[in-house]
Amino acid sequence: MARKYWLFKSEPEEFSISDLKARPKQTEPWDGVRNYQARNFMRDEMKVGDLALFYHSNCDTVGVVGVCEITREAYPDPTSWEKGHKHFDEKSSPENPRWIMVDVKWKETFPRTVSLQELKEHPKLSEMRVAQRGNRLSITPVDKAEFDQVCQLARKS
DNA sequence: GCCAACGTTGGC
DNA sequence: GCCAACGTTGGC
Repeated sequence: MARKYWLFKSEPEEFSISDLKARPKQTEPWDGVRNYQARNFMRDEMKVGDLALFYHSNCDTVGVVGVCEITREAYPDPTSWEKGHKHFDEKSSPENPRWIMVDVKWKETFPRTVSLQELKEHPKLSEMRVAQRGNRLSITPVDKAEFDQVCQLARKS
């Protein structure tokens, strides 16, 4: 089965690609996803070895900043039943977890950010979900061609 | 800080 | 099952 490609959004003030790189083993559980579409992508389609663009939202320079890899497939997100946690959901429990997460490992931080504006203006990238008006999904599938194109743009000086 | 777009909730 | 109200996301 061919590897799949994704885009993961994160607010850098919450969790940035530098934070991921600084983690033990440069790996972190991607917790806090509370959207069914995003959850289902993780649960049904994400496999170890898949690659993802790391996207910074809600910040000065919005755009793709690097690449990470899925290193563990979907398993329950314990923050969902942790009372008082920012992402607590009373309908989730250890016996019946409603929300899940995957582990991601840092792969690369680009020498520059490929900005959202650049994605929107690029003929091969403007169809990406993240470039669509009003898009709010924090995890979206990306075509291999799009993934490769973003990496190429980011690495050229 | 504004506000458009979206997802969820809940009354009916 | 509809849909208005509400809360959140996220670019600007």
